[in-house]
Parts: sequence; structure tokens; C-alpha cells
Amino acid sequence: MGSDAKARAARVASRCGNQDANLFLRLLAASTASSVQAQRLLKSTGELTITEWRILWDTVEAGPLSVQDIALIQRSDHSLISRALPGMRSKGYITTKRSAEDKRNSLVHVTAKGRRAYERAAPVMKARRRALAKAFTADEMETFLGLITRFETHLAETSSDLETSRSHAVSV
Amino acid sequence: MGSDAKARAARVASRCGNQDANLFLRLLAASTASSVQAQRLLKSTGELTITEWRILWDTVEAGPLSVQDIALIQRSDHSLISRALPGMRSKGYITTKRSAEDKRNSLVHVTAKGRRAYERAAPVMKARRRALAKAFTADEMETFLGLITRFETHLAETSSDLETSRSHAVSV
DNA sequence: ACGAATTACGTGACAAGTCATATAATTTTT
DNA sequence: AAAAATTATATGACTTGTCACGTAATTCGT
Repeated sequence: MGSDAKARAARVASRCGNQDANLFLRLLAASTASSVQAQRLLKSTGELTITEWRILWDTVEAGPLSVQDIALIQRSDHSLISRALPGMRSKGYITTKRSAEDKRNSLVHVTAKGRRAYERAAPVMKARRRALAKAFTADEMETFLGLITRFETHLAETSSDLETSRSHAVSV
Repeated sequence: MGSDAKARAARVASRCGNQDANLFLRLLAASTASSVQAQRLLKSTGELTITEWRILWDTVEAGPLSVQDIALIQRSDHSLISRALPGMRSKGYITTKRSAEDKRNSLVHVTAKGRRAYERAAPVMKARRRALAKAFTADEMETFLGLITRFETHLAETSSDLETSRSHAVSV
């Protein structure tokens, strides 16, 4: 390794050390790794995407649900759910029916085929959750979730401040 | 609200309560919210995407860096970095030069223009980090980061087990 | 009871991230 | 020194997620 490369490696190591403490980056990396694992597991047991799996899971456990319901439970955008439905319908996993009570709602029902697809994936996904529960004590998990909640609250509270702070910083 | 809708609302509430304790989902939601905030802030101060911002930040602090270096620091895939470079080059933020020592390495250098773009965004991004540092004590942050590290380690350790556990569960 | 605001859903446009694969340069093995 | 393995980069194909906007249905205010 040349001396330039050696110096660069030192800079990289130092920078890595810094960024290891960057919560924003660390959260992103952890959540990405988690999604990648889930995707891999789903691929190994069937043909479900993560989005499809989550929709099946929720509707099996608590269905029928509207698009908005599912998005709320998953803390995601309704469009993500909405977009997954036509594919799931054409695969025969679900049916959707406008609610008689409120015709804006499109209620998602699982079919027998959808339930079978869910049941193929469920054991591994359950094992995954069980393994996680074993890796952390109940106290630790509570602490972890509490910190995440505080982080989210913090984001919500500071977002508007930060967006206007720029002009303040300039004018003050 | 009709009785069907009321029953559905109850199921949703119960399901939400369950999923609030789902670390996988919670991490994803938190990291997504964080990225959304960063994207918004960057948009308000300039025209940088998150990826461009991170690349500028790293190269300003520790450049010149290779594609691989940057990916390592950001715990991301090298292709994400690689793909962002042509645009940044054409905007005049960076130049890339094959390393003389190892011609595989493409070294990213920040230009004066790139540095100015960085400096426009930097104050808000710094304020963001400062606000976060105020929201958590040093101890809490250490705990948080430690839990994330353990989560990542856990994922790495269990991934292969889980992928094969399926066949075991069937055969045993 | 009518007009205004809200809510639900769908869809286009985009950013961010992955993996697989190809190619070139380097290092390791024999 | 040639062959084999590894490493760095680039790129195509894909999933996941956002936001903005349009339209239809509902609710709210007067």
C-alpha cells in the first residue's frame, strides 16, 4: 500500500469512528439490515415481498381492513399499500370490496389462498421475532422502544424549528 | 360510524398496540422519519439529495476518498455512491481521478463549488445534530447506540440460522 | 340543506436502497 | 511467470418508501 493510500486509510478509519456515533446513520443501517434479512427470509419460504407479507399479516390478524388502516398499523404511507393490492388481488391472495357504510373505504379481505401464502411464511417470521425476543431482555426491549419513541417525538418537535432556524441564523 | 366500522376501528387499535412493540417496524419508521426530515432540510437550504449531502460531508471532512471508502463510512452499498457521482460531477461539486497507486480506485475530490454547496447545507444539518444531542444525555445516547449495535450483531448472527431453520422445522 | 373542508384512495414522479453481474486492476498461489 | 482469486467500480433490474395531486365520498358549519 502506497503512502497516499495509507494516509487515506487512516482518514477513513477516523471518519468511521466519528460516524459510528451518528444516530441518524446508525438507525438507517440497522433498519436497512433488518429489511434485507426479512426480504431474504420471505424469498426463501415463498414469493412474498415485504409489503405483501405485512399486508397479509395484518389482514389475517385483524382483517378486513381498509387501506388507511393498514398504513396506520404499519406506520407507512397509504400509497405503498394501495400500490401492492392489485398484484395481490391478481395472485388471488386478497379481495377488496368498497365498504357499504362508507364508500370511500376499500376493505381488504384475505382469501384462503392468501392465508396459505401467509402460513408458509409465518413460521420463519415468527422464529425471527422469537430469536429477537431471546436476544434482549424485556427491560432492554422496553428501553430500546422507549428511546425510539423519544427519537420520533424529538424529530416531530424539532422539524419545524429547524426549517425556520436558517433565516433566523442569518438575520440574528 | 356504523357498527362494522366501529368494530374495525377496535381491531385496528388493538393491532396498532401490538405493532408498537415490533422493533423491526419501529426501527423502520424511525429511520424513515429521520430521512424524511433530512431530505426536507436539505431541500430548504439548497438542492442536495441526502446521498449527495453525505458524500460531500465525508469528502470535505476526510477527502479525497474512494467510492468504497465512502460506502464503508456510510454503511451503505457502493453502488449507491457510484451512481450519485456522475450527477455531482456534472454539477461541478466534485472531480474524480483514478488513483495512481491503484488504478481501480476512483478518488473523489471536492471542488470549491462543492464546498460552497456543502457550506450552505451544513449549518442546518449541524443544528439538527446539536438538537439531537440536547434531546438525549450522553448516557442515553450510548445506551441507544449500544442497543443498535447489539441488534445489528444479532441480525448477522441469526440470519443463516433462520434461513435453514425452515427445513429443520419440517424434518425434525 | 348547501357549500366548504376533510378524508380515502389511486397514481405519477422521484429518491434511496438492495443484489447480481460484467470488466478491469491487483494480489495470491502454485 | 502464469493462473486463480480477490477487489474496485459501474450499471441494469428491482423493491421500498416518499410527496403531490386528482377525484370521489363524507362530514361540518352556517
